[in-house]
Amino acid sequence: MLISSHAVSVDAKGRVSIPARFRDYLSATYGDQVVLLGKDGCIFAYPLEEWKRRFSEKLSDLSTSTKEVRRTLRRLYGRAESCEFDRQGRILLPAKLRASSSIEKEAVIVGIENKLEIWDKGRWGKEMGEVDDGAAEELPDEDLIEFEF
Amino acid sequence: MLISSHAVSVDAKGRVSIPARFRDYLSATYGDQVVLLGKDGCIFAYPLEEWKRRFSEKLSDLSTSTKEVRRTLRRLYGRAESCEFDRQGRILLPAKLRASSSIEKEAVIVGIENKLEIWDKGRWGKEMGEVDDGAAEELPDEDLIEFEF
DNA sequence: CAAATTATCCCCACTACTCCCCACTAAATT
DNA sequence: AATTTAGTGGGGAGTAGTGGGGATAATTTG
Repeated sequence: MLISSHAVSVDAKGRVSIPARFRDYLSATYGDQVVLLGKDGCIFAYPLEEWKRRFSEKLSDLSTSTKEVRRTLRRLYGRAESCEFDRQGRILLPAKLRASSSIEKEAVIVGIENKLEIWDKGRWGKEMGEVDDGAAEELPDEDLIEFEF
Repeated sequence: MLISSHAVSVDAKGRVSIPARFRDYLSATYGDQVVLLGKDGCIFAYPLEEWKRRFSEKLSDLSTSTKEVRRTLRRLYGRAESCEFDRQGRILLPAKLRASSSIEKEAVIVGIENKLEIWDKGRWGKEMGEVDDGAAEELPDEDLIEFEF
């Protein structure tokens, strides 16, 4: 099970080290492949098997005959990226996702049960902190809804 | 069952000895893994299985299709830390949690049914209603009537 | 199509931290 | 009093996180 948050740095090449505890658990439980998806102003990282469980399997049951379902599928898959750990246990965050989540130098990686979230450090502070300043820093990210994230 | 409180010291590396009675009970009943969570100005320490029972199992029933639920989950998991006893029966308290609970040199470990609470000694004294220094860490005599942490 | 540029990923090196081990002291037990 | 157990402290090996050089692959450009 994944739990807790770690501050990490993002190097000039856009890589982040996945904390060893998370990596060990993911490798042992699922393997080295993960699927990245921009959401909630951060990057979700699902183990490939978890992605399949949550999305592929459920969606394949649905008829693809309606426009609505086809649209949902293409929007979901179109925004996702698949990647692997490198030999140093890092993953390269695609520029698109870094931009959409405002990740530059400092990031926070959060383990939540069976997925990771990768946050810009500043945004993470706001997300965790007092709900005070009402002004939202929301992302272009209406959705797509009603799936188990 | 866990009960009573013990004064312990925090060494330069941020470690605290878990009193033998607590440790023996926890190891035998649950294993050596513990989840730490900053709350109420102290650190809660749940046996991993107890954490799962209280949180993972309940929350996994919830749909995570709403932002609100996802935010609740990440705020809970993001604040937690998982750790184990070392060979000397100690746990390392992460700097973040030490800071948020004001734990520096002297701490008090309290056994409460099936979790521990780790307090800064001064704060513990206040919590017990003995508004200051030295002499005592006395028994709790308040009636506490809150449930389901 | 070739050359130049960029992107990806390997390796190595450095630093800091975690955790093992050992040792000392105090307290409890016999 | 002697023996065991508990709590405390620190040295040091191993590992994790960071950054950068450079080889290869992919893409763009002349």
